[in-house]
Amino acid sequence: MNPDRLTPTVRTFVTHWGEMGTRWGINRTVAQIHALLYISERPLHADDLVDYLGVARSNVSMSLKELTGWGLVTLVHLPDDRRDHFTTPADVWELFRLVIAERKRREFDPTLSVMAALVEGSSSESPEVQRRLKDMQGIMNFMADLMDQVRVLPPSALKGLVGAAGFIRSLLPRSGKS
Amino acid sequence: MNPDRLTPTVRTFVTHWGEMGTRWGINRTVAQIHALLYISERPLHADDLVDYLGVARSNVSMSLKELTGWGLVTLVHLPDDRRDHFTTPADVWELFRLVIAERKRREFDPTLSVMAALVEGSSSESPEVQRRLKDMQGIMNFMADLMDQVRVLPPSALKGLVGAAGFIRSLLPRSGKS
DNA sequence: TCTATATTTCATTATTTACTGAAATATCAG
DNA sequence: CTGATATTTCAGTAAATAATGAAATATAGA
Repeated sequence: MNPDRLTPTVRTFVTHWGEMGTRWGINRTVAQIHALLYISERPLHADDLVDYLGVARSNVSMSLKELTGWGLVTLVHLPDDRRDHFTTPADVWELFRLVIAERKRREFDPTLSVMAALVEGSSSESPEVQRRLKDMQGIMNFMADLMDQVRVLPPSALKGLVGAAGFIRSLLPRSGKS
Repeated sequence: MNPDRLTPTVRTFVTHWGEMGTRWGINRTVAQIHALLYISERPLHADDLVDYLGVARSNVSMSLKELTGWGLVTLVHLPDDRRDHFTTPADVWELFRLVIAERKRREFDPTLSVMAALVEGSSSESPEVQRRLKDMQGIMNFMADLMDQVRVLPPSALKGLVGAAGFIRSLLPRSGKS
């Protein structure tokens, strides 16, 4: 990363985001580019990113493609500039929604079909093994449903969740003192 | 993997779990071992796992250590057998709780302190950049709170969430028609 | 204690994933 | 159409991660 063109705060933010990304199975450069686009007040073009991050132009190109595939980054054009510029929503809840929707699609949907097929074809397994497969299927369905609900809620609704300490309890069907 | 000693159903389950693990940044062998322990009705020892999965003994040793570190796997001893045996909870909600708690500790807690420091030291940034940093901090705090709430709820309470379609909406402070 | 069995550690090797640089392709202005 | 600029593709290379195997350590019973 070219340290001269970023303030220490932004540099730390971008670097840390890259580290977090790798822990979540997201490529460091991809995560750093997203962090930069998020913190930048104007759209950036590929060479900006090359300059800030010190990675190859081709790497930036592929990473932007990846982010676009996630629906997180959009290509925009600025007046009097041929180059492609890129932005990401400045609303963190919109980003949250997009990430959840895409992870659901990529990571849970495939598992859902595998688990359904396994449960379907497990009649010759012991009752206990059948139960465990069904339980695992159940929790996967639960997660997928949850993610779908996040996906369709407008960001404004999601924002309402913040600060509602202990709100999970309030969701339980019957969570009174009884 | 030694295919002869596992039923097709179990083999598919374990294989798929390994694939999913890699997408989540979890080592394939680690994920497969956990899947096997989950589906097995009795504790297994390291050589069982070597045999089922066809990986090196040392790999199994390290993977079990990793799983133990997550609190997902416990060492047990069986009568008249010197070897260490290993189990994992058969309750998927307990597993869920453990995974959430550990991911929070490893992935969110560090981010929380970084974000706090960034927001703290961002006074020379533009108001908009300061807002974005705060928003990002806010969503990270939200996630961390959520995970903490999951951590302290008993599995029985978590189970109550299943099937409550649209339950997220019910959690919103004011989600009526108004 | 000694021996056999069980387990862990860690340097080396293999595999996977990320990145680069050069060439190919695309696009705009004149 | 032509030349200049912008972008993408992809084969090769580098870096990171995972797995092995041999040696070291631990442990239980004789």
